[in-house]
Amino acid sequence: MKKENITIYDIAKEANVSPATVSRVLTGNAKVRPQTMRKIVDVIEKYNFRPNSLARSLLHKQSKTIGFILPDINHPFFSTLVQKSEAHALELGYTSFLCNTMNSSENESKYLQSLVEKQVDGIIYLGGRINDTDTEQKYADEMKKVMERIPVVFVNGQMTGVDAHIVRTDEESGIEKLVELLVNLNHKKIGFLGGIEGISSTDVKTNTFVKMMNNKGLDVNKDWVFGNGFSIESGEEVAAQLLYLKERPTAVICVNDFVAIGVIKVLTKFGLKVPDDVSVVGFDDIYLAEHFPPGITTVSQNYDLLGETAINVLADLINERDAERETVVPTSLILRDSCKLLSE
Amino acid sequence: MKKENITIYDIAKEANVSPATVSRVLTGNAKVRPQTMRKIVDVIEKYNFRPNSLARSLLHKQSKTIGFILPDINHPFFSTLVQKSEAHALELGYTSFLCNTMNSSENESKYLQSLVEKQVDGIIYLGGRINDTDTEQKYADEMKKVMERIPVVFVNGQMTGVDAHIVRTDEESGIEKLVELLVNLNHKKIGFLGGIEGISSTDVKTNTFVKMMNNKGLDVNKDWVFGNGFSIESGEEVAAQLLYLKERPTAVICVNDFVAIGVIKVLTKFGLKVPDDVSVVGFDDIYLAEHFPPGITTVSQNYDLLGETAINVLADLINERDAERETVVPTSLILRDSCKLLSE
DNA sequence: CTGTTAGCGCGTTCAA
DNA sequence: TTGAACGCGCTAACAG
Repeated sequence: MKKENITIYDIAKEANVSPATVSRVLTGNAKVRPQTMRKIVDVIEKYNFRPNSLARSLLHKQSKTIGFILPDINHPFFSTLVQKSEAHALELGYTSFLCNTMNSSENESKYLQSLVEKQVDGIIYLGGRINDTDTEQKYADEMKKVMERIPVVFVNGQMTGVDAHIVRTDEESGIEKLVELLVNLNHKKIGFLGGIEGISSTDVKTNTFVKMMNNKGLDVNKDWVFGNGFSIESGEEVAAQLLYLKERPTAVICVNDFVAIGVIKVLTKFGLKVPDDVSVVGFDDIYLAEHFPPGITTVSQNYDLLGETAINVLADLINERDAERETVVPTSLILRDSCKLLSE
Repeated sequence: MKKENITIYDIAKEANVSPATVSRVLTGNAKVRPQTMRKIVDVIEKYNFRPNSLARSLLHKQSKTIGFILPDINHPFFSTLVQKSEAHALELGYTSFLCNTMNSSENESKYLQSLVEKQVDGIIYLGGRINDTDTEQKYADEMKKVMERIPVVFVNGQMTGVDAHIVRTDEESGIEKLVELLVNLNHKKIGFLGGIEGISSTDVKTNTFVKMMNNKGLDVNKDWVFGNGFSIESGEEVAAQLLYLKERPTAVICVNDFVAIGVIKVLTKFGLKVPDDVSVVGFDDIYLAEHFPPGITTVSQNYDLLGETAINVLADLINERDAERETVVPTSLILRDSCKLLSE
């Protein structure tokens, strides 16, 4: 199994110089006579030599790698966010470890430990435990231990009792915009569908929804506020339940676009037209929202800014610069064709 | 910037043993007296010590990391494949670098070099240059240089003049199944839409399509075989062009599900019903295919098997075991509601 | 401008 | 069963 690696010593010998000089041309940190340089460069190219960054990292105590922890790369929200973030990380010289936990706490711990051992310079936490409204003590403890050594940025999440740097979407104002929109379209009977109680984004959105409805002087019908997940399938289920009700809302806000898609699918299937019979809006603006008929009105997550900011904050922490404790990224309303003016 | 890391020396000192003994309990490679062991374990836990895997890797000449090179994690085909592969890699003890090239050759070279320097044990190439039907010489050379040091597995791709291990979907038989299906449904006027000439999967599919049509004694109308990409938008464009034609096909096979979605969107928009007026089938079976109305009949890529096999082959190469030069993963036809019997 | 040397943290000899 | 010492590949510090 032992591969005979080429090292700077091999290069040095062949070029009749010392290893240090080879190192100098590699890093460019010190002056080398052009003639010597050329000789060395030639040998390097001859052997197609590449410096071992493991050795370098060991010395410098920094690996120029970061880790992304997230539940599922196969979800468009995460894949988009990872794509944007990773691209920016690359610009700053960082290579990214992908840690797909598949919602398993076990995997999450395993990965966390692996990232520590692999000496990543920082961790971007996109989802998992940080999405629980209430954090289990043992997870908080584990997190704190990691954070003693490695800078961590939470994106759209938090942990009770853990004082981490946070970059988050302004979900409150996003929901406010949606309620505002529907109210302006004359809707009074509005529901909120999808999500899971105890997951912070659901709780934040639900609370904001209720608050906004009250502000507008509208009643919240408890029968119209429920959910059991974030997937298309869960959207289908809640919509099916909605159909059983005697009185139905004229408009529903969904916790995310996936749920909205599921809702639209089922409503359509049972002969209710969107937006003619029911208005439906989503959240996230995944690329699908544009394409799924009739085109879903939603709130954009501002993936570029969110990802870039997260990486910038992390880089600041890594380099011991000051960084905002919490950065809130604004959202924008994306108008499409899934809701319409209620006229009667 | 220098973090004072805890090392086995610190642990050794505190436990009154030698570093070597600490190392032994860490690896479990040698017997340690239970009493000594306990003392050491206590100290390790007290300081929450984790061994530095960089140092370990340097010594062992293997990093237990692999790299994934792909064009865009935000495409469901890749995100699904990465998700499955990465999960299996984790089971085998490998952590994954994500290298999202965004179709930039520059990034591709940059990443390739970075992976070499980072001493990854292997590389899974999911897309990029390996998708060109004809390989540019300089890319082939670059690839060969990498492969002298690091095992590489190509998934659904190849490089002219590069003798790599390949794991690929049986695209030929997938297309055959689709043609077969449509012919059985009485369709004779069948088109093939989407893709880009020179990209191998497009070429393979187109060729197979033509061959199958000939086998069935059907003419291929050149006006119905074209494409300009793999995205939903490109599907919209080709469908728009289709509408201009005097004579239109009664069924179209799309290079992938995204294109199929775009095609369905535009046809629907212009009043043609799918499948009543036109039958449309896709390829890949991305999760969306099931949900996009009317539900797209397609060919499943067998993501689990594809990902798992790729990782297994790579692991075999890493451990210098024998591995199949080329593994072909079968597909399966997924029947949904986007095509129907042509009756007249 | 260039060479020598030490040490990053670990695991593996070889002795004891 | 345990310890001492070396080396993985590299760069920084110090000489020259």
